[in-house]
Amino acid sequence: MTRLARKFYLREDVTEVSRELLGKVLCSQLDGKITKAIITETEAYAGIGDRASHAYGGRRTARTDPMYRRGGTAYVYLCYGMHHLFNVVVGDVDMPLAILVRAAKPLEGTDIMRRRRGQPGAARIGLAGPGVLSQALGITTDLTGASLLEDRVWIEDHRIAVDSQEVSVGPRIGVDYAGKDAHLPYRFSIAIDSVSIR
DNA sequence: CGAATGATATACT
DNA sequence: GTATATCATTCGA
Repeated sequence: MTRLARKFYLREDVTEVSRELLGKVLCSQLDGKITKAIITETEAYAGIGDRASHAYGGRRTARTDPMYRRGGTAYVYLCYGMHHLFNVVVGDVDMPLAILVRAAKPLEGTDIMRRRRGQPGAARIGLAGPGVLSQALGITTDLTGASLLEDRVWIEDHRIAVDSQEVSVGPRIGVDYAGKDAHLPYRFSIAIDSVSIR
């Protein structure tokens, strides 16, 4: 298992990278606690031409600034006043491409995740939904702008096989405001049970 | 189905 | 500086 290198993130084909993130392992080390989860669902946000993107039309503010940095940066923001959504920034400097991680399967530190979620008893199999995922991994807006090549949050390749046949493609969730771009096939997922360690 | 909940962007004075 | 609408969601009824 190896940590994804800068090269992985510098590509500008954001849908291709979104597909490749499936089966990769999102890791965090916060408060001295390590948690890891296998990514099972992603959504691509294709930069200044994408009405659904926060960077649409080249908009750049204090919040969206991390998206304009080099690929391999984290972009985390608060949504609906209570959910921290985690994104992976892709492409080179001034290419505001990002990938929202929507769901994952706990791999390591599942007890810590349960405790963070405040559900001591109920062991949920999956982390379905970007807010829940961030909460389980302890990701907050403190991490926006953090490098994925450092030791707070990063992504590893555990050589989990994902056949292109088992990837489902569909429209993104919760972006009805984006008009025609709301229907773009930018959401990628794999069945949570299909992931297996090779 | 609908409330919760607060940072952020935008449009004002 | 102040006001207000909005949101890449979640959970429980």
